Amino acid sequence: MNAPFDAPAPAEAVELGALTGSLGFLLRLAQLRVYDQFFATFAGTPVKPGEYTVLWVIHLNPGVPQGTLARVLEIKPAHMTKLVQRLVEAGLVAREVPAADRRSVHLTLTEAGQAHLERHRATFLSVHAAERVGLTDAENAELLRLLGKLAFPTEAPCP
Amino acid sequence: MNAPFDAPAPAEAVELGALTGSLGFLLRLAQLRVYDQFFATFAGTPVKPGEYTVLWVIHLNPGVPQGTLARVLEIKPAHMTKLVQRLVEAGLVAREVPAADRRSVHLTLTEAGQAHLERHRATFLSVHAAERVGLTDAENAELLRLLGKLAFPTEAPCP
DNA sequence: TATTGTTATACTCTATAACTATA
DNA sequence: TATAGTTATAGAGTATAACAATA
Repeated sequence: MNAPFDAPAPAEAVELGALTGSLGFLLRLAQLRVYDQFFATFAGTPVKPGEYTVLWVIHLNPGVPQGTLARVLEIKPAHMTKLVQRLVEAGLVAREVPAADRRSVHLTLTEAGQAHLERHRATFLSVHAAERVGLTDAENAELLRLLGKLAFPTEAPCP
Repeated sequence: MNAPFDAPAPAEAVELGALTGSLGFLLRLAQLRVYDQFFATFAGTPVKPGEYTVLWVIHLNPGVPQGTLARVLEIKPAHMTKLVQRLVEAGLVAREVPAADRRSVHLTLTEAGQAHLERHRATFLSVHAAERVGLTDAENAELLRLLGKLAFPTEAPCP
């Protein structure tokens, strides 16, 4: 429609058309913004979202098999191997091969891992509040509910 | 591989705690699911979300400067350079250096680019319908509205 | 044979800095 | 000096395939 040839860009008014109604496009932009919030909040610390999430879930499920962790968090096994290796090298996670099934690896937090989790827990939870800037409590709750329906399609605990 | 969504083994009950209320976590899972939908829909075609989005916006804004495109779509300039190079090599996009500012690059679709966009337009729009499986029309509209508030934050800070 | 995890390779996206050529 | 774009490098995340050890 409006094709500026030689005219200087007015104010970067770019037509996006149906893109503004694209769930994938909006999810990407929203996630970029939320990630910016996360990294800004944890600036100066070694905390990264994927790693901290893994520590969080291991804490809540001590001894969880690595493969189960990968499936639940939808992290590919090959990636999970390297992620866990980093956490083990950092002294935060301990691996244990159970006698019952020596193929598997069960994960627990070390004391340093527990301390790391506790040290950043309040900040981690505060990010959830910062992320939703501009949304009312009701809007935030509804957004989480709708995203939950997309993220966990088989679970339907809302009668 | 064949099923649109893989049913998680019901025996793997893993406690996620506050993670289920984490906007970043839910955004990531929702985006993974939407991307799976996209790639399943475009299986067998060369269409990729980032590239098709760029073609889409160039079509709506012929002659758009590459840097403007990068800022609007929140794609880093270094990445945009390589993305556009691929599209130029594929014969879908033409670059033009305007005499008015020979530093900049203005982008337009070639005829092949137009044809490519048209050929996949219906499928691209159909993904938007498929993405929201499980949501009612009202829920989908509300989700898009709330994500839009996150994705396009108004410049009105609330002190 | 199937499963669990590992290694290896490759590709996308991101982050950063240094560089050019313009302005 | 500042801007637009490029090149280069590094890293994270993802997708595959092949593999070893175990079941």
